[in-house]
Amino acid sequence: MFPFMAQSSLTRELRQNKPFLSPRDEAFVALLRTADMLRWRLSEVIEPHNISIAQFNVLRILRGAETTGLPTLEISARMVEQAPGITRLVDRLEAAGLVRRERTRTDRRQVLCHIEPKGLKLLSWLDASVPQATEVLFSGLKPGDLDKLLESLDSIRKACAARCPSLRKH
Amino acid sequence: MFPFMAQSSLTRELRQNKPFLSPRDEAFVALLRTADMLRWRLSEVIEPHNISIAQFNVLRILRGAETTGLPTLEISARMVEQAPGITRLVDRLEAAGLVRRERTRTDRRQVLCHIEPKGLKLLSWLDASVPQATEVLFSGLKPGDLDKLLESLDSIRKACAARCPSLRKH
DNA sequence: GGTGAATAGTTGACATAACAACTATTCACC
DNA sequence: GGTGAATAGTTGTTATGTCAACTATTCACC
Repeated sequence: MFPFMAQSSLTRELRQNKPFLSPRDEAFVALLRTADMLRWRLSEVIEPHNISIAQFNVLRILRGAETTGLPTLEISARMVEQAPGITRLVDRLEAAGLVRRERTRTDRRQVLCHIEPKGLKLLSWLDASVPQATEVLFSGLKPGDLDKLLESLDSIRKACAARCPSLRKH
Repeated sequence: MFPFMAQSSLTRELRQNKPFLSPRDEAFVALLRTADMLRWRLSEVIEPHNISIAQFNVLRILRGAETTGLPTLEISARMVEQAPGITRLVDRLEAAGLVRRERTRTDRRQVLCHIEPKGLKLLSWLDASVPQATEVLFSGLKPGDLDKLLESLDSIRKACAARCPSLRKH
């Protein structure tokens, strides 16, 4: 459309010789790539502690329900990123002594998962270092930019959910 | 800070009982989650054709260099999302007849990868359906919103690259 | 209160990802 | 022109993810 337009920084980053078909196409790719970089940065901080990002997410979810515990599939529903293999993910956390499981008395199909003291201790280590590593990445954005970003992402997720009946059972 | 503030839609989505620590923290999570949903939507369109998102990305990259071909690690550097196992990823594409490989004469360490007619044909199927499925997800954003979004994501990636020496060899 | 459908989670088989060690080739430079 | 470091990619091993089939329990309702 504007072949004389300056090459976008994303085009340069991915060494593309052709511009994107549309701003929407570019936004799609930019989002995937930015998230991938954030994930990379996050894993640099947490993987030295021998847990994956997904496991970190499970621990945080369980800490949020420390007193009551949560059934396995409820954890799954609360994950930031989908993790279909939730059983084995929790298996590994249990094997590492970070989590404990027990069948409920009221509904004997359910398995309540609880975070263990060892898990809480690990999280307390990460409570300081994770925000320090991640929040600084947003320091180029003014408060208004952040609001606008959150709003745009919200709108995208809404459109996505409307079109992906299979996305969550919720 | 504002405990009386309306619960954010992300907090609701993830069924969190506590608000985010900061808008930056929320933006971090929102980005990961939005990208995950986009990936989900994309895979609904391309996986029925028996290729993964990463393989789709490789095919697109190779189409962009159809006449010359590309060395394996150059593909790796151009991927939207990191894929350390590039060799075996291309192995599978080759086994499926979508890609061809040959050692270069000038530098016999390199392996040039070329897209095959079968790969081009597959992409031409997806050329219509992928944008149709993905671009509509951005229809809630006005042109100005898109520009702002791209700009914010750019700033985040820049900060990320500056702090992740290990991210790319580039 | 008995039967079929739905829910909660596990398991097995298989595919893919991740990490480290390895080969082959080229480059830098003395 | 020979030697050590760097580059390009592969391979082996081990961990993790994926999909479908399976068990146990509960719910809906006649």
